[in-house]
Amino acid sequence: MNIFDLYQRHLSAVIEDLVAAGRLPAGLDLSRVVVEPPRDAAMGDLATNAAMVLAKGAKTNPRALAELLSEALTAVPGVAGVAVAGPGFINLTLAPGVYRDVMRAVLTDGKDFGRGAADGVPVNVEYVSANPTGPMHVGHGRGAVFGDALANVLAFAGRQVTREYYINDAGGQVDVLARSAFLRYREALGQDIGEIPEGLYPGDYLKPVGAELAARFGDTLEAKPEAEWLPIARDVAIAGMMAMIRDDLAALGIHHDVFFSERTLHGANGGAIKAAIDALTQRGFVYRGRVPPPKGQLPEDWEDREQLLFRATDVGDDIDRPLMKSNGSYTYFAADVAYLENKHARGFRELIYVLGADHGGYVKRLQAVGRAIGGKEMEVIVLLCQLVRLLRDGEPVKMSKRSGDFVTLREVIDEVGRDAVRFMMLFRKNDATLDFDLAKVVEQSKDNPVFYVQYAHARCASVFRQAAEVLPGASMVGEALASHDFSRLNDDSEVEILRRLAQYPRVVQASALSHEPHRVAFYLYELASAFHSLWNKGKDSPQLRFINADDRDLTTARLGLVLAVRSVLASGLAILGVAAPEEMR
RNA sequence: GACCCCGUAGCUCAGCUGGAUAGAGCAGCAGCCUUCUAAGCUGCGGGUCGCAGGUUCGAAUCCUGCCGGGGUCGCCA
Repeated sequence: MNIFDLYQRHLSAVIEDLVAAGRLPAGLDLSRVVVEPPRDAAMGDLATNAAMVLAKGAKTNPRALAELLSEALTAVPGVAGVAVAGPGFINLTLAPGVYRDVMRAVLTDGKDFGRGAADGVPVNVEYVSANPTGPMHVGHGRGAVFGDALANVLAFAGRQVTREYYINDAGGQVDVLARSAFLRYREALGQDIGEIPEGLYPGDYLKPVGAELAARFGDTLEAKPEAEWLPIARDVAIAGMMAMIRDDLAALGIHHDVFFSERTLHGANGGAIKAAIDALTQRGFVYRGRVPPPKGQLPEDWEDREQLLFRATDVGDDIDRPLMKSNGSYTYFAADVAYLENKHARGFRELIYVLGADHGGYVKRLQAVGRAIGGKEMEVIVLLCQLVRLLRDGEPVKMSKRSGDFVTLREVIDEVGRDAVRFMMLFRKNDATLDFDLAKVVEQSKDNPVFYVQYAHARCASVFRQAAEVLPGASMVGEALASHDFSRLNDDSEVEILRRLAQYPRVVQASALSHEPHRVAFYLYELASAFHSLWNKGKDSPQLRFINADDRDLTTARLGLVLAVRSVLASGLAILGVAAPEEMR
């Protein structure tokens, strides 16, 4: 039950009635009309800009139209008061019964309160896609958590979501990986390999791969020429890296539906890439030509030559993009064209890419490919996650990548836990840089948002543990509590909580629509705050405590409120992928 | 040189796709509490929304141009 949607529909009906009665002209554009929470709760429960937006079309002024609308709105069920304010806002005060209906909806719908109707429209969310050449770092972690929470909120809103990971297992870097692994293989055979040469991956994480190669192949690879051992070392190394990455993702509670290998696009005779380029060629998007050299300092080895290009400038990009390298192999971008074509062929018309901020330059060309392949009905949405600064007590954590000895995502998860990582990654807009303080995120105090929100949930659980002792035999489940009379929940703090609960469906909806899961995190913080506030009031005013042994009726009503809060907190935390603990020990 | 992101209270950040007197948490100040619902409570002060134009009934929000901070930009992946 979304009261904002509900009253928006009521409002539309009121307007239609006025049109039918000839008091408003037909053909008004209602698309900009919104029903939202007023800026100040003292103004009422709902506010609409209808009069201001429609005044011009109705050939009147906002205040006059507001008067007309408000007169009609008084007759709408659940409306207890209507007031015109400011430049033409209409503020609605709702009858208390409406919030009781919201409570009942929360209690009976449980986990499904706020869930959008399944629309069956598929959306592909590609996130993480870290190269299989080493462990993930904290920046990958942000994209991983963001993409996962985004997928969750889209699914909650009713979308049919596919979570996808693109494995960059083709090209030169995996050959480097293979050679690095081969070195570790020789090491595992007992040879002295000395320093890891420049240009190879130095990290210890390849030692297990070397050991595996030694265990499976003994010393048989050593005598072979590189052309023979390299594919073997490569496959074993990639498999090892992906296992490690998937394990780290699992530690964050992240599981993709599809792991898509870039290598499968190359295939025999150019495979899918050739086919995709052929298709683009037929539509006139491919030609042989030259690209201008990059501005600024000209690269040393820049060669101006004719090559195979994608006419990206026809579909919104700044420059045409090369599809083939001088050595005759396809560019990374060419594989991306084929991959996007593959997604299109699987029926997706909405593609979301979650990328790191360092891929900002990639946005336009991806969207260009989308347009070239799918035309206007293809929507390519690229969301960039800005950098993460890792701190400890306010001091930057040193990260030297040179030795391969940088702070990995796994180390951070192991130190502070999955919940802290996930919540803090989501407690910021994706396009703002994020300070992640290893010390602060594990503090058990109200200054730590993770703790603050989880603690609110734990307190709810604690109330029920106590209620079971004080009121043995009392019903504690949603279905039963829902039928109770909630009219005695009228303290300011209680009403504030009811208002917050009523906003949840709207927040989730907006979060999905705007691709901003952080809105859910901030909402939960506010709901937790309202709940803690009421809890604290109970310290000074015993009559406001949830459990009053001598007033069973009031206690039951409050248990309904607490269960509703608990339910919404749990629901929101589930979207974020953060645990909702019973207690905080 | 071009492109992307950011710029809101002393600090860290929200601001619900253009609404009303711009909000929260820290820090600061002033009280209360020292526990009964463990990891305190209540209140107060604090803003030229980077700057300058523009769009309109209305701009922190949209457009243009500057300023400042960060990032990216070759056949790498």
